[in-house]
Amino acid sequence: MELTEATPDPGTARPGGRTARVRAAVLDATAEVLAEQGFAHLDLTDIARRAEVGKTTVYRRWGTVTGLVADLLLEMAQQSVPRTETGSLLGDLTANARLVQRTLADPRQGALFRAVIAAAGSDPKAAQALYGFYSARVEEWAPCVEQAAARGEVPDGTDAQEVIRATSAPLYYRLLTTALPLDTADADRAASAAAAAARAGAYVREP
Amino acid sequence: MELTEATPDPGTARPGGRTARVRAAVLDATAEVLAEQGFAHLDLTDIARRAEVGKTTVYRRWGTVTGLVADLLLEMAQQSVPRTETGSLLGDLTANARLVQRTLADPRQGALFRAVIAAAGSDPKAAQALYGFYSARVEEWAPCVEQAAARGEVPDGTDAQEVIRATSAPLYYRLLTTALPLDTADADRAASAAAAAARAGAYVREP
DNA sequence: CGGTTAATAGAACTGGAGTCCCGTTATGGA
DNA sequence: TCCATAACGGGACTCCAGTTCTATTAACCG
Repeated sequence: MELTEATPDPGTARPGGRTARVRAAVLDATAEVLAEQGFAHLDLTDIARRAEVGKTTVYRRWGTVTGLVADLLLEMAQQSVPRTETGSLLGDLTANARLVQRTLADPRQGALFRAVIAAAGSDPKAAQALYGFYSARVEEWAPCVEQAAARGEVPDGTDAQEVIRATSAPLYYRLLTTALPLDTADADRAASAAAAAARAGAYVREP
Repeated sequence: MELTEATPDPGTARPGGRTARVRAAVLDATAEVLAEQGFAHLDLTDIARRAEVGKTTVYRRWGTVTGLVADLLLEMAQQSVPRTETGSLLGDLTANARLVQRTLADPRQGALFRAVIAAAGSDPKAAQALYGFYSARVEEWAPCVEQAAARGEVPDGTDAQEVIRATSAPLYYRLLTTALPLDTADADRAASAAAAAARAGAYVREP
C-alpha cells in the first residue's frame, strides 16, 4: 500500500481560475442562504444548485455544513478592518463597538455570526475557526487599552484583552438573547460602560 | 368539511401518566445528546431510539429539532431560581453572575444553551422561547438594581434591565467565542465591572 | 369501574441527502 | 504551445430521516 495519505485537501494544489470561482460562488450562496433561512436550513445539495456547481464538488471540498461555515468564516477573517486611533480610551472603544454593531446589525453578516456560533457548538473545526477569528480581532484592538494605561487613564495591570471583550459582549448578548434591535446607542453604551469599568479597576489582573 | 382545525397540539388534552413519562424521557434524551454531541447531531429518530419511544410519537409531538429544543427550554424555564438579596448592588450582581457561570460551566446546561441559541437563529418558535426565557430572568433580577438606586448606589434613571444584561453578557461572550474556561473569577469580574459602570452612570437612560 | 378517545407503537412506504464511479475540463508547469 | 493531472460535473445508486396508515394502549370522564 502506498496511495493512502497524500491527499492534502482538494483546492490547494491548483487554487487559481476555476477553483477560485467555484469557491466564491459556493461561499456566496452559503452566505445568501444563511441570511435568508438560517443555519438549520443549510444543505449542501441546495448550495450546489444555487451556486450552479456540481454537488459532488461541494461534498468533496467541504463535506459538511459546519465545514462550509468554517471556511466562510476564514474567508471573512481575511478582510481585517484596521483599528482606528482617536487618542482616548472612550473614543477607541466607541469606534470598536460601532464597528461590531454595524457588523452584527447587517443581515448577512449578523446571520453569518449566528451560524458560526451555532456551528462551533458541535463541530471542533468550526469552533477552532471561530476562536481564531475572535482571538485575532481582540489582539488587534488590545493595544488601545495599553496606550490608555500608558496615559494613566486606567490602572496598571489592566487586562487589555478583557476590556476589548467587555466592549463587544453586550452587543452579542443583545443580538443572541433578545429580539431588541441593535443600534448606535447600544454601541456607545457598551463602550462607555467598558471604559468606566476599566477606569474603576474592574479589569486589573489578580496578583 | 368540519374536522379541520381543532387539533390543539398533542399532549395537551391528556398530559398525565404516560404522556408525561414520554415527554420526560424524550427531553432527557435530548439533553443527553446535546451535551455529548451538540445541536447539529440531533435527529429525531435517534432521540426516539434513546428514549425508547416510538419515533412516530416524537415526530407528532415535536416535529422538528428546533421544536424539541424549544420545548426543552420551556421545561427548564419552569425551575426558576429565586433571586438572593445581599443588601448591596455588588453582592447581588455577584450572586447573579455566579449563578449564570455555574449554569454555563455545567456540561449539560452549557451545551443546552449553545443549542438553544443556535436553534433561535433559524427557528422563530425557538427564538420566541429563548427571548421569553431571558426576558423573565432579567425581570426577576432587575429589582436589585432598583433597590440600589433607592439606596443611592447608582444614579436615578439607571436602566435596571440593562445592568442585569451587562452582568451576564461577558460570561456568554466568553462561552461562545473563546475556548477559555469559565470560572468563579470570571463571574466576579463581570459583576464588579457591571457595578462599577452602573455607579459611573453608564446605564442612565437618555432623556 | 367501564367507555370513549387521546396518545402511543409498529410496520410499510417514500423522497431526497449523501456517496460512488467515471468521463470531461482546464490549471500550472515545462 | 503542449502535457500530466488536479479539480469539476453528471448520473446512478444507497440508505435513512421523515411520513402515512392502522392497531393497540391507557388517560380522563361519568
